[in-house]
Amino acid sequence: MKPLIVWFRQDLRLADNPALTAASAKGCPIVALYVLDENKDMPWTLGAASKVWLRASLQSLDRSLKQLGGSLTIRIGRTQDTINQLVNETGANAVYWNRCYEPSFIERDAAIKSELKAYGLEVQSFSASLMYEPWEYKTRTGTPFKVFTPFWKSLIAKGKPTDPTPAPTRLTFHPVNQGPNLDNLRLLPPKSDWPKSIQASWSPGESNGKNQLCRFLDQGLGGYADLRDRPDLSHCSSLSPFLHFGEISPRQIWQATVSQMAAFRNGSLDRDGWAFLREIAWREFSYHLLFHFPELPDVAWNRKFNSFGWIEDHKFLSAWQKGQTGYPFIDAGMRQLWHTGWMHNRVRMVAASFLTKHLLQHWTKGEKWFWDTLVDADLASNSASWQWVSGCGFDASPYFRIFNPMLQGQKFDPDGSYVKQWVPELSNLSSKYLHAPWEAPSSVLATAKVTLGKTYPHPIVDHKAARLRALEAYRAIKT
DNA sequence: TTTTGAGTTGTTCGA
DNA sequence: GTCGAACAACTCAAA
Repeated sequence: MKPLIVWFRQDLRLADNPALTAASAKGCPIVALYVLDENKDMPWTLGAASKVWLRASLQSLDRSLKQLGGSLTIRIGRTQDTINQLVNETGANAVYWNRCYEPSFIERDAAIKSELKAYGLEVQSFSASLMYEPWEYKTRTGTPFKVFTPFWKSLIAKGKPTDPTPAPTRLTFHPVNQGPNLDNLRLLPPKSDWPKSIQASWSPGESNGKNQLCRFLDQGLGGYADLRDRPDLSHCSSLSPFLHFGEISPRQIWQATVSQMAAFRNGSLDRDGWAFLREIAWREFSYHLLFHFPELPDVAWNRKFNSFGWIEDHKFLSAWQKGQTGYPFIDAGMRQLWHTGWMHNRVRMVAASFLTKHLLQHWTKGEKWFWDTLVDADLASNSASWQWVSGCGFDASPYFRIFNPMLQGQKFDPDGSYVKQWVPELSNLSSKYLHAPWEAPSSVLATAKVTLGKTYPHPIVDHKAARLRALEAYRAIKT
């Protein structure tokens, strides 16, 4: 029997993996392939933090496959060539994969599909990383959605997503030259300790994703509707990187959450559960937007923003990246990002608003930094969210919605424990002044061993002045 | 086709 | 401290 290639991409799991399930049902020997393609002619190649995550995930997937008697075959190179080569090498007569929705991948995969079919191979692609395909959502007039709430209603109206399928228990593997091992992939930057703190913060892989979901449903979901906004607490699902790499699927999350709500039959948990499912739907919405507006990562949806008064100022950008803006809530977030590859969602919004509005830096600069430093970097969510925050995307977000970093800090990190964790040089400062140290009397600063401009920076911009400047810039492109 | 209601996440000011 | 109004006006989606 000729082998079938199962091409893994952003679906690094065995359960609820339609391509793998279909391959298993066919009963022929498989080659489980992952291709690392760092070709520079593809836009948005993996960021540094994503590579750190990916390395551990590939290792985990390989272990799971070994338990089934096989292993993961990894190849490096231009995707098209690599697959062709493997087809020749193994004599495979079929290739299966689960779909990706990044514009450049759609184009590439379509080309691969037609080329392989022209050679007489059987090629099938499946739906694994969304609850419904982006083209399955339509308004009454047949257009794509541009507003979340109607999109959400349409998702709900479709009823329950398909139940996830279990992992295949039986697979046969076609023997194949395994290619490079993980270390040869160079997924970790040489001579840098930076990945270590990220590695210490996470346990990637399918089984860890499942555990994380269980832990969240058990301990985080209760109170989620209100407490998910608190970076000082642990009510986030922390599933975003698992979702991005497909170590868990939205269908699995949906089903588990609904069962949890049903098991407890309690109105307050229902509210929390639906609030969580809405967040899952936001991811789906971002994919819907990216599919229908493929320029989303690069071009402002609202073309008026082409003439917006962005400022070129590397010092601003660099201070923001390093968490040295002098605004503790922002700095805490940016340092959490650097150290863990992840930032709490509320803080992401405030930090992104600060970069684009207080510092008037182009939204794509923040987008690129997040792309490189987030372990959950996802083209759809990242692009859509930066456009949303900076006001040039979808949603009629009023331009005067400018987050006040002190107020946000007081509201969502009331005793300052989040700031203290990530900005330790302020850890002796009383919570009263923690979100605005420059307002503390000098005696208080002295007691806390804080010297502004020395141990911690002065605010890089004055909030009130920066806010007015941003409002002025937004007003200027209104007409 | 036209009309109508609504749109993730906020802040400031003044009473 | 709390509360409501103002911040503007536009586009989307459905009736």
